[in-house]
Amino acid sequence: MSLKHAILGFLNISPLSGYDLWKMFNSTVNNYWTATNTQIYRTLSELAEENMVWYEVIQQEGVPNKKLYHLTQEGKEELISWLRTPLELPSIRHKLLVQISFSNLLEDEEIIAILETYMKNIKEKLNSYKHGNQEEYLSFASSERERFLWKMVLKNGIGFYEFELKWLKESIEEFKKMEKIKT
Amino acid sequence: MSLKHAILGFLNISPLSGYDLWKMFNSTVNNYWTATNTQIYRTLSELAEENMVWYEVIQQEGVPNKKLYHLTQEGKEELISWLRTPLELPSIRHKLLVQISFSNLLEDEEIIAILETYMKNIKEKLNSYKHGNQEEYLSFASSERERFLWKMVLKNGIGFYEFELKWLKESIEEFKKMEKIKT
DNA sequence: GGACCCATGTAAATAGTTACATGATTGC
DNA sequence: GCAATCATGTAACTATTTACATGGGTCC
Repeated sequence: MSLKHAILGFLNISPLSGYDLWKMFNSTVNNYWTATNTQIYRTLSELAEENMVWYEVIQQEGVPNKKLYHLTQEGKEELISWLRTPLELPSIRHKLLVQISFSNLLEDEEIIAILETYMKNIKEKLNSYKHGNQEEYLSFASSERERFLWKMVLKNGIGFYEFELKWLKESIEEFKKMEKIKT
Repeated sequence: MSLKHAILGFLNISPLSGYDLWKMFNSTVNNYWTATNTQIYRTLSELAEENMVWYEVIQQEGVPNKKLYHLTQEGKEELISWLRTPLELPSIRHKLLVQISFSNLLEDEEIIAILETYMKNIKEKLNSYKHGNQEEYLSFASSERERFLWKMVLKNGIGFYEFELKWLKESIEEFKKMEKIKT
């Protein structure tokens, strides 16, 4: 499970509550893994049982109390050993490609509408990426080396969406060209 | 669930057995959704219960009998209505990016080793994509239009891996450059 | 004789989503 | 007065993976 290790990784940088972690997993810049609050709270309980993390309850006024989670030595060792394990290529799950594969059943306009809607979504995502709080996020890096690594991750995110955008643009153009020839 | 719709999509093109579908989902060219045999057989049973598909048992000699699944009218309607629904951007789950984010805990050589191993995997994947049975696959298209759509999907697959490869190359280079400055 | 292909599946575990619940505080 | 933020969680469901089981046929 990568969620476990992602949580251990965040806690290694600083102690956090479940709520903090949830915000992290939902911020644009940490966009390599997503998780719902349900999943995070459950996983934190599991990690606590396995002695990978421990928590202190922070009394707060006005806002609810919170559990601040810390990494244990065991957790840190588990994290490092996972970081060292080489990864297989992940299996791809791309719903849009499934739709396109079988969309010969649809009319031209319908196909174009699907592609354009998707393109709009990607453009928005790219925008929130580029005009988001990248610099702020990078400023939390503890060293030039860490900063470099985080930048590398950001570049992958942006690059991926740019690739998708380019592919969509070209595909739509070609599709429209084909349409014209036909008529 | 997209697996259900992907199966309906395949069955719309031609009747298939669970085993045939399993091979499809694991072939390089149909690389936009993966599924294990377990999942496929269970989903087929569910689809049969929902009257989206029906099957005939084909008696065979030498090899075991098989169930040949066909799409029903209901299944076809469900497929078309799903094809028309616009999709949200999928949530990303990229383990390598998780590792990189936290790999400030590792030594330089370890980081490079992880990146290079991953790069090797991608190169292999790209190779099997490019020298695979693309043309054969495309020849099953029933029309120029369907062929175009399938090509579009293939281009996305290849383009994605090429992007990842480029990103890895640049990252490794830059990382090594940084190493030199430090020493 | 061992590995792999054909063809089906069950059992069990893990991972992830959706909906719901609580309750005070802050801002429009 | 209503929505959003902070903060925690449960229940139920859906999706996915891993391991196991069966049994004949073919290929080296």
